[in-house]
Order: sequence, then structure tokens, then C-alpha cells
Amino acid sequence: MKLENLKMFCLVVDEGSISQAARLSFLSQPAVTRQIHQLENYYNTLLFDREEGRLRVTEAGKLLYPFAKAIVNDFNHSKVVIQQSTGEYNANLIVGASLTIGEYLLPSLLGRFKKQQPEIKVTLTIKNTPRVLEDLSNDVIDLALVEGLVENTDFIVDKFAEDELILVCPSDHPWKDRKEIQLEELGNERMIWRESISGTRLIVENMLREHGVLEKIESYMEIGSTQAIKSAVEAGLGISILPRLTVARELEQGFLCKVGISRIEITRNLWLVRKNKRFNKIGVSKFVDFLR
Amino acid sequence: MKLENLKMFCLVVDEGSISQAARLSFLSQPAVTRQIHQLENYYNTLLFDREEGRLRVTEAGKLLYPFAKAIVNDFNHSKVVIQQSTGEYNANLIVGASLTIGEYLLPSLLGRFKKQQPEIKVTLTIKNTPRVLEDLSNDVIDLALVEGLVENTDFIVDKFAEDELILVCPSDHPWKDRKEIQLEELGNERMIWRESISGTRLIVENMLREHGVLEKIESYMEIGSTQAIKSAVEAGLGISILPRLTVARELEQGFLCKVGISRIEITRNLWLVRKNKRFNKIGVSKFVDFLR
DNA sequence: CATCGGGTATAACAAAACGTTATACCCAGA
DNA sequence: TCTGGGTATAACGTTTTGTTATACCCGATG
Repeated sequence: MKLENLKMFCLVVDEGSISQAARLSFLSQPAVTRQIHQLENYYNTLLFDREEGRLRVTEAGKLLYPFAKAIVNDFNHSKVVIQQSTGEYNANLIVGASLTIGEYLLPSLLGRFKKQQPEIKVTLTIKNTPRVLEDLSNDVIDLALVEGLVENTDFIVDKFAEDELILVCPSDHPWKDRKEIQLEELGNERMIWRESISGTRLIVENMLREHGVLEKIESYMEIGSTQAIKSAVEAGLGISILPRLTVARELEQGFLCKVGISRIEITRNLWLVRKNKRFNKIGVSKFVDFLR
Repeated sequence: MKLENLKMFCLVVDEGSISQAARLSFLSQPAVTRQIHQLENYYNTLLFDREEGRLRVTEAGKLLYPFAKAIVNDFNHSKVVIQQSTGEYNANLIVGASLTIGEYLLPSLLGRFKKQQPEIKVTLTIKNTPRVLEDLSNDVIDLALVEGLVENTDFIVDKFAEDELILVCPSDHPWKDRKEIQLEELGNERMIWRESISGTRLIVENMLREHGVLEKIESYMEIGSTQAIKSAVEAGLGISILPRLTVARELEQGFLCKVGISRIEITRNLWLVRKNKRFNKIGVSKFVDFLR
């Protein structure tokens, strides 16, 4: 037995007419007739007397009415209550991001998203990529924004942006007016690196190794923070290869200079990663849409 | 949404297992899985966490449970209440019968039926056939037992027995030792008739007219009661043609004699008539079954 | 460590249910 | 008598619901 039958029964009783009930529910009259018949068959009794083409509720119908009403009301109420509870659940969104993305790209992005969806409470947690993906696995975060490849096949992975790794030097460096240099020239410079487990550093090293110049480059300094690297480069301590995202402002304001490397371009994708769930928070789908 | 889904949800919560719920409801496990999925889709939220192959009710599930329980309970209650009300309705049975059937056949029949279905309160009303059928039309009686043809096509008509019209004479009548007489011999006898509107009389007259002897028979007396006719015949006032039913006892005890008429046999069907309703009182179907 | 038994999810398919249109019928009112 | 509003029924296509077969995961057991 369907709840729709009981709902329809109430409507027919209230309206006193099957046709009218059909119109109000945007159904054909035979459909409603059948729904009532099903109820009558189920209870094995007439619910309406059909006399002179008109309906009159029978005794059994009068008995059924309050039950039907109560059931339909409870059911509607249950919808509201659950919607509310999932509404609270849906009202927040926890984003996890890797360091680069989280520190340089996401703040403005989240600002714009928040302006578009002010009712969603957004939280941002920044960790390195493996930790972020671990959080995603454990449902600590709702979605992850990372660079670098994601291997877990249980995740849904979409590219949402690109970033470029670029060579930057101090504004008073001899290369400052050159459009581009040859890769081999790097050997003469003091290179400042991120710590060795950094995804960014891995990519750069791979690239240099492929071109056979990695060994020739002096590892002058290792610094665990992008911001510190930028300051070091600005201070003339060396050069570095950094995501364009992180140095956009410094380039613009002339504190740092970008120098191209001939025939080399290191772009990498930025990935939006989420769990393959049957039900997502509304914020997740909203944010995914927003990123397109 | 079906009430079965809510019922099933309660069961799964109670049992803590989809497979167990499936077994208890004699359904396949995929069927139950899908029912739960439908609920989850309807409420657009998970109701169970599937972890390590085990189910754990979610927050939303916990919220839904009391509603589901209440709805299922109300629904069950509604069934009981309506069954009770129709039960009272079903507890009685009003039978209408024509005079002959009602006075001679039905008393013992109803006695046996009552023994078989003691909980059904049976009422018998006896009128002539047209009146009985009128009562059936107006729902004054639940079923009718009549002889003679029923024309109304809205009725369901089933033959439930046969009756024979037989010639009876006093026990001291000259014919008393004869197996049968010739039709023509009737002309010499004093025939006692029922009143002219009697169905029985019509049948007999038709038969006699077909054989061309009706005009030759003296209409000696008209009496409006079968019982009175029997007494008149016993008293030697004449002979009569009566339903075997009505004279069975007198024949047995020798107060009257049956005399066959050569080549003539007047059997007629006794009809069980009922309205073509979608829902019948239980007593009606029980009585119909009983008569087979 | 492989295997087994219990659990859930999914695909594919047959059977049942549901809504549709077309149609019949009945009754009241013009 | 015809029309308009009502209900019931038949026929038909689509959707839903159950089934079996199958995959997969996990914990227990040999």
C-alpha cells in the first residue's frame, strides 16, 4: 500500500469527488479511481457509496479518515524533520587544501564562493597533499584541492585549474632583463629548494634529471616555507623555481623577476578531489559547480 | 512511497541487518536493499552507514525511526478498526425467500447452515417472489431464494436445487394405488388451485394448456395457502398439483398420495439470487458455498 | 594464508503496478 | 433530447518491484 493512496483518499473525502481530487493532483480521473479501489480492496470494504453518480463516504470510510490523516501528517512531518537535520549537516563545508593552493589560491576563491553562497559555512584546513587526502578518506574534510597526482581510485578527481612552475630571481639579478635562459645556465646559480618531501620539488627535480642537469646544480639552501624562500630570493641569496601562484604579487610589484627557461614549461594540474558518495553535502555540489 | 518501505526500515533497524530483515519478510536480500535505498533517495540522505559490511543507523535514520514506527502502527490499527466495523456488518445475514422455499425448504437448510456457521446471525423474510427481488434490489435482504425465472440482469442467478410439481390426491382416492394416470383423466376430477397470481399455478396452467387439457378441467376451488390446500385435499375435497417440497411429509405419513401423470414431469429450478456487488458480506459467500 | 560463511551492492530480467487515453454509462439540468 | 459533469472499465506503454546471479568485503576458522 502506498502513502499516496491514503493521501488521495483524504483528498477525495475532502473534495467529495474523485474527478476534483484528480484535477488537484494533476492526475487522470481513472488513476484516482483506481487508487481508491486499491484501498477498498485492501480493506475489503467499500469506502464510498456510489449513488446517482455521487460519492458518499461509508461508515468504514469515516473510520479510515482520521487514520489516513494522521499517517499522512506524520509522514510529512518526518520529511520536514529529516530535511532539517540534513539541512544543518548541509549548511557547512570543510575544504582541505595543500599548502600552495590553500595559502595562495583558495583564500580569494573561497571569498567569492562565500559571496555567492553566503548561507554555507566554509572551513579551510591546510596540510600537505597526503595528509589532505587522508582527511578526505576519513571524512574529516568534504573535498580536497591538491596539486599532484591522486592515486586512490575511490576518489572522484577533476582538474579545476592549472599552475606553472617558474624560475624567479631577485630584481637586481643579472638575468632580470633576459626573456629566457638555457637550462644549462642554472648550474652556475645558487638554487634554493623546498624541503625534499615537497611535491613541487619532486616535479622540478624530475624535470631537471630528465634533462641531465640536476647533478650540476648546487643545492645551496633548503627552506621549509614558500614565503621564506621568496624572502630569501628577494634578499639576493639565490634563485628558485616556484609555483606562479605563490609569486604572482611579487612579480607584479617588481620584488622578484620571472625568467623563462628555453624549451621548458612545467605546468601541472590542480585537482579537485572528492569521495564517491551516494549523498553529498549540498555545499560540495555547489562548490564543484562554482569551480567550473 | 510505500508503507512497506517504512515497515521494512523499522525491521532493518530492529534486526540490524538487511539480510535478516529479508528472511523475516520472506523476500530476497536485494529487494530489501532496494527498499532501503528508495527511502534513502526519498529523504535524500543515508539512513545507514555501511561500514565493514555492517549497518549502523545514521542520525537521520534515528530521527526517522519513531515516525516510521508511528505510521506503521497507525496503519495496522486502521486495519483492525475497519475490520472490526465490517466484521459487525458481516456478522449477520438476511435471507429473503419465496413462500414455498421459505416455509418448507429453508427452515431445515438454515438450521444446518447455522450449525456450520454459528457466529453468523441469520434472519429469514418470506414474501412472494417479486417482493423478495424488490427487497434484494433495495438491499433489504442480502440474498434471495426463489423459484421461477429472474429477469433482472444486474443479479447473479445460480440454480441451487430443483423442485417437482406433483399431483396429490387423498389417501382414500380411487387413484391411490395407481402408479400413474393419463393427463386426460384429470378432466373428471375436482382440481384445487392456488390463487391465480401464484407462480406455481402459472407453470401448471401453461403445461396443461400446451397439452390442450386446461379447458377440460373443472376449477373446483381456489385457495390462497398451500397449507389450506393440503388440508382440503386430505379432507377429500379434491386433488391438486403442488410442489413436492410442500407435501413431502404428508406423502411419507400417508395422509396424501402422489400420482404420476404419464409422460409429464414438471420440474423447475430453485434459484439463488444475489446482487453483483464488489464487496459482499461474508455470510453471503459462506451461504453460497454452503449451498453447493 | 587460504578458505569459508555471513554480510551488502549491483546487473539483468520477468512480473506486477501505475498512469495514460478512449470509451461507456448514469444522472441532472437546459 | 442533448449536453455536461460524474464514475467505471478496457487497453496499452512505462515504471516499479521482485527475482536470480554475481561481485566484493570482512572476520573467523582450519
